[in-house]
Amino acid sequence: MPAQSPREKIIMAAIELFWLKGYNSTSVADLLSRTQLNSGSLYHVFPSKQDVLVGVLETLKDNISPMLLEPAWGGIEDPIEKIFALLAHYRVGIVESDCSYGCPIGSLALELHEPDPQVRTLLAANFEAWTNAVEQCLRGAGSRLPANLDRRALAQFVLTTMEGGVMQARTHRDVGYFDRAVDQLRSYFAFLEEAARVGA
Amino acid sequence: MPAQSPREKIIMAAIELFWLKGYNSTSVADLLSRTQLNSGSLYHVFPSKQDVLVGVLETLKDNISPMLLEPAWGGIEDPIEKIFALLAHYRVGIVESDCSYGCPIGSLALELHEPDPQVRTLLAANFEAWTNAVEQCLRGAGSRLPANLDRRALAQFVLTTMEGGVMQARTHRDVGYFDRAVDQLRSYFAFLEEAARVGA
DNA sequence: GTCTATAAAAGGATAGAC
DNA sequence: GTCTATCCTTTTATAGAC
Repeated sequence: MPAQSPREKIIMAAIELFWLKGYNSTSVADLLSRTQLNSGSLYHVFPSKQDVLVGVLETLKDNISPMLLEPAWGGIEDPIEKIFALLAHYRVGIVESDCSYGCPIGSLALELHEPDPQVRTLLAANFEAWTNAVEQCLRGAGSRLPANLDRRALAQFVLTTMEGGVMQARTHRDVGYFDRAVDQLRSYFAFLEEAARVGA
Repeated sequence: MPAQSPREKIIMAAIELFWLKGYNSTSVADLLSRTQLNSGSLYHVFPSKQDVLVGVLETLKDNISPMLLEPAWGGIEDPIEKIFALLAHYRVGIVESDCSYGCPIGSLALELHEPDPQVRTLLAANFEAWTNAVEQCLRGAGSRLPANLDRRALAQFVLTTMEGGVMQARTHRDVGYFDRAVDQLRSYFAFLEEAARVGA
């Protein structure tokens, strides 16, 4: 295993700290103390703190499969169950953090009110990558869902459910709010599958 | 009309600035310049910046009817249409801000990662007040919805949809993401209403 | 209750030696 | 590429006169 470069160390530390504390509440000093680097090393690689954020968002976007999808989907083949397994994966994160932490992208998206275009675009690209993965599952479900269903819109709605459910679970410090959101989505899927059966 | 007290001026300015810029990005100096007050006046009323936040959250919670529900519901009687009118009200805010600003409570809920218990409780109470209003609409819909439907869980799901849709619309700077989320919720409601008809 | 001035600390970023 | 020291700005909050 090769030694981690300063760049990798900083990105990994920033992914965790931005997730735990948010962007504004994570100081450069926090990143330095976590990585045991000096400010010269950080600023040699990243001209500004915002460049660290850009690196984080690029890393998350480019590694959504190994960092999120593969761990969530281990062994699961059914395309619709993969969607709910992804949601269950977020549930584990909620519970393990005592309902304190949610989706790293969603938190950043609402924390940064007037992000630079580059940052905003990367946030959107992360949502896009997530939605694309779910959309592929929905397409994989074939005739189990109505033929005229807008599968891209439904994929976005899965993300909507996840983000809205995480937000309420965090705020109430009660994973039940996330569970009930997922339950409602399950119920909607059941209607859609029933409609596909009857319509076929 | 009586002159606005310093306290009222600060709360109103803070509601707007926290919505526009967020809590951390709004400085006490911002509040002073917006209200034309001096720091002595602010700190005489609010011992700390966080106390301003508490005042804001209490004001929003205690005035949800005049500040949100009544403007959204003007003239609408149908309980289910009231729910979608509430969502349409948020849509106006999204469009008028060029997809920059969303729900003030949701933004604060995700910006503040480790809020004081008092603040977190007030955020949750705001969600609760919102959900209660929607739940009353769902109860008002009576037999148009299935008798065994968990109306509280569905009310929470309406909030889930709103918050998740707002987040994506803001991030993509495209209200279409909000619209498609609402469309999916409409579709779910259509299934529920159909199930109530058939089951009756 | 309100005014001005300022303290005290934190945070992002840079300089220049090595 | 990395080290230490430090500059500069912003920000929360306070002091003490009026």
